[in-house]
Amino acid sequence: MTIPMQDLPKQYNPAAAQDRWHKFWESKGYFHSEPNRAKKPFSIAIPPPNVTGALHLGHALNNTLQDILIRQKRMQGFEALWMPGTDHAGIATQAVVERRLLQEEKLSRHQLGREGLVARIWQWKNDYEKRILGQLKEMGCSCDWHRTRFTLDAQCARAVRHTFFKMFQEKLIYRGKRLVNWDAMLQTAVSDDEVFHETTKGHFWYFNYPTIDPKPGEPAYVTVATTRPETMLGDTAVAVHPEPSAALDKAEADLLQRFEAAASKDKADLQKQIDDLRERRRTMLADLETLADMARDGRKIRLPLLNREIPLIADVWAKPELGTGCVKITPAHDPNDYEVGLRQRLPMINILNCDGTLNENAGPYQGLANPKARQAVVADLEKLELVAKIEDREIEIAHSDRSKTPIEPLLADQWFVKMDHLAQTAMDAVTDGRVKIFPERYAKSYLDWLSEKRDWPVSRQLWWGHQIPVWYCKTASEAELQKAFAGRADVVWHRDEQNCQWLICAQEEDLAENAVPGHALVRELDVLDTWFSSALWPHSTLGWPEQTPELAYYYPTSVLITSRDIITLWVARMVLAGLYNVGDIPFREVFIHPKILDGYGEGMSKSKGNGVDPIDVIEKFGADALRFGLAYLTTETQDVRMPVEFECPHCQKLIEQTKENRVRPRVKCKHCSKEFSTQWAEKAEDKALPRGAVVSERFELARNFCNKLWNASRLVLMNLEGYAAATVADGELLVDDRWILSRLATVTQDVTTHLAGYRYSEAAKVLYGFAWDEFCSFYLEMVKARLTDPAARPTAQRVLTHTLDTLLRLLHPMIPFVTEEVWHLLNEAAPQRGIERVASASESIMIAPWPQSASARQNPEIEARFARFQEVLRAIRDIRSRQNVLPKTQINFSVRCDAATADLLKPMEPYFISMAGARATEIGPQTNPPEVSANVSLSGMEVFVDLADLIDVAAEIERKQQEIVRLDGLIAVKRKKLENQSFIDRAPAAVVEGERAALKELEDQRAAAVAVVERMKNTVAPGYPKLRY
RNA sequence: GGGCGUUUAGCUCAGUUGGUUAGAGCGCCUUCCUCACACGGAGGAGGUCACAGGUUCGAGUCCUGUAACGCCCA
Repeated sequence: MTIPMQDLPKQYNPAAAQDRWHKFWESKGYFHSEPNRAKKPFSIAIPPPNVTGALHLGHALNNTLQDILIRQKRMQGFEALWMPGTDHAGIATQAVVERRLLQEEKLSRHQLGREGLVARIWQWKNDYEKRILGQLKEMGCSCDWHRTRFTLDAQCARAVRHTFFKMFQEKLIYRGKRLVNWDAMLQTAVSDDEVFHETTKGHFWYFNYPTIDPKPGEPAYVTVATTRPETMLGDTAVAVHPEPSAALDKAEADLLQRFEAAASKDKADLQKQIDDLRERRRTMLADLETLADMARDGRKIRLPLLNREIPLIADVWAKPELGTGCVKITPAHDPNDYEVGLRQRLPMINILNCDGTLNENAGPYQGLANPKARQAVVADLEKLELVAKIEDREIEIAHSDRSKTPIEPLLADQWFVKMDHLAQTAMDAVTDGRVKIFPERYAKSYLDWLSEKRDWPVSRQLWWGHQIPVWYCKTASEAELQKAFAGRADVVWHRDEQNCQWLICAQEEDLAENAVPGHALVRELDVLDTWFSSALWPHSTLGWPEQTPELAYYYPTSVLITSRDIITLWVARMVLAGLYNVGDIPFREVFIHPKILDGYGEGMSKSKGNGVDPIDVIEKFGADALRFGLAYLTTETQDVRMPVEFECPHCQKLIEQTKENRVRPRVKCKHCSKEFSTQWAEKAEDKALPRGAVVSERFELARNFCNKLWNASRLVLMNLEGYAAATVADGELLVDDRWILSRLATVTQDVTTHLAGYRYSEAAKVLYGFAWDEFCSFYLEMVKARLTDPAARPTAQRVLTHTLDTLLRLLHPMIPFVTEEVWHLLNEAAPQRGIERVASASESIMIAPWPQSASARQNPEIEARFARFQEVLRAIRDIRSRQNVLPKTQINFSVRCDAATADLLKPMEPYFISMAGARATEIGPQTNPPEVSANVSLSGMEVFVDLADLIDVAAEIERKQQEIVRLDGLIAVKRKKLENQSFIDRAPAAVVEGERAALKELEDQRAAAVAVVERMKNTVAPGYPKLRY
């Protein structure tokens, strides 16, 4: 049958196809996968997006790349499972919800209570999970949605409990005091990774601490400097360097060395530093030596305000080249001081409450919070005249990434996972090649990070997460515990000697408060770090700890596709957790893809407001364009810079997105002055405005490509009347058929190997070039004429449908919707296809087999000959264009070439007429140029276009003259190269030969050009000024 | 401070193991709304490959240094 043309719009309509085919695929159950012994498994566990917010283009890229692989592998006959899900993202999600609660309802989490807050977060989670999964579906992601998991659901929770229990039992999990980054607003410790630094204006305060009973010649005060005065309340020592003179020597030597190596512009600055250091030695060294002696003597200092006696100690942390050379030591509130405290066995005094206010250890300052505490301390010290001086200074302040408030370092009880052995197993998996990381260089950051083997702090003082399954009991005896839990393998306990209590861990179920008769059990309130459950993702989603058929079949998963910023936090931990729990790696390969950056080169993030919603792109360009565009941009080395613009919903004009306007809920169009809302609109009045989509012209290439494919398909579909499937014998194939089939075989091979090596961009480019420049620009143009010839039509139709069929299948993983749309149309017009073997097409392209490269069809000779044809065609078109010949005017041309080339070109004569409006008058060695002609010299060929009535002689002569000049330049370079004896001697013979041939070619072209000018000058325009050449 | 990466046309990017006259898309110029496609066709202009050295017969490609930018870790 023929598809009525009016049914096929000239422009592809992505929205309709997306809606239709996603439903179709789901209803057919194509996304679902079950263990199937008859097939090989291919599985991917999705990097679960955080339920914090909606997905941006970075996620779109990540998931597009996964879907491309999954769809391809499915077509290749694998039992392909893509496991979807989302991450509870503990601290991030709780922070978002808490902030929202405070802004909109003026409620703190404490007012709401633990259960209330958690319920609110579940609501949030449900909303955003729905939105996220909806976004993935709109993108066409072929996840097995029935298996969707959430890191906090019952199945994942069970995996967490089992892992924790096993680690606790084996004493890989322990409880200890550590200095943590305390977020006083969220009242939780945050990891180093969740801290960012910001430079702000602050001060450097110099305080005098009185020496106790100074002897003659000894200073009455020790001066220390700090940027955080209130911490002095927790000081437990003042340190001075044990050998100040030697330390100064070393500092000076280092500076001198740098001075020698420095560029001249930096020398002045370094010289100043050296001078300062020498001055310092002159004025301060004696005092520092005295203080070092006093420290060795065990002398003490009186801490002002609290009147506490603290020791003067000798420690290398005190740098004589910096500040006063003495440093106050606050072990409980500074990471470096903490190290000193451990080294010198100093008491560690915590002066902070969880909410950031000072506690009872701060004496009269108890209850104050910063900045009041700071002001009070400074004011009181000033009253005592102990403030030596105050300097202005830029200081780096650590902030919590979540609450954006300053971090207070704080000594707290935390749970840790011992990393030494676990980290080693994860390192081994990569070094011995069981897990391969692409691109390879990322293996280094993985190994570097793991090799530090720092214990992993896993407790978080949050309410949203997996609550740690540990109960404390202070009063029971071990015998009582044994009795209470007799016969239970799912409960273990360890003694916490430091705090005189039992730590009881339960694997399956929560323990009741009265589980030990006569004693109260108190549950640990902390939850686990989000990454603890994420680390289990590849096996917890498959049912572990149960030995499910899924786990046996799909584990280890085939590949993990993720972004480089979580190689350490997530990838490394998944490897060690998989090895620990399952005894096998979680995935065989890891592909690290680029990041999407905005126009300023910054990564996209919710907090910066520069994230682009993939739905915006889908609405404007279509899901296929989004996917193809992203794949096209995914190269190995580079991040993707994506400048974006707002599209005004009123006037459709584009407005540049700036750092300024990208975070606003509403933006005023500078063209029409009307306002529109953005993705940040939350208030009703903002949301009521029409939404201004964020778009990027970088998707136009892909949108245009989809449209091109659509129209090429229309051409095919409109010419299938009378189509009858049948095999095509080699003898029936014309040169254009053999050429396109040869190219198709090569392209099939290339796309397959590129995708196997995660070279998405290469695969996309190969397909783009083939579909556009070869299939559309040449094959379709050539086949048009044959379709009108009843004798040639059947073969043309068969090769055409076969080629389109194969091209669609190759493109399907990248652009699933348009290919499925065309596939169905093609199935109506040509349900059976194939040239070697005729077969019925599958009901969906999703389940059609991936094309096999027909390597026997690859024909370099045909491709080379075809290239000659393309050259001549281009030459004729070039002449037409530069002579401004109207499209409807037919011209005559001739070609002078050897007999072999003539044999090739002669069969193409009809194509010159249809594709260049040019009729061949003569092709061969004996061709004489027409009296008046334009010409193009090609290697071994000369093309003449007879333009007796049309030619602009002056322009042609001018053009040829320029060409001679250009050729002269190239010839000179070549000659020089070939005159170089060492080139002749040392370069490979083939290269030298190539250069000689190239020179000959250039000389021939020059001679031809000279002849043309000569002829035109003499025969056509004798009066034209004498030319120099 | 350490590590990794980037710097090629006005913009965004390719450029495999060093070897003819360095490519693509967008934008720009000329031209054509020809019956698949103006989200299109045909043609064109535009680059001393960040800078300075070095290795080599030959360097965008390899080595050293410098600068700028980005990311990760301290």
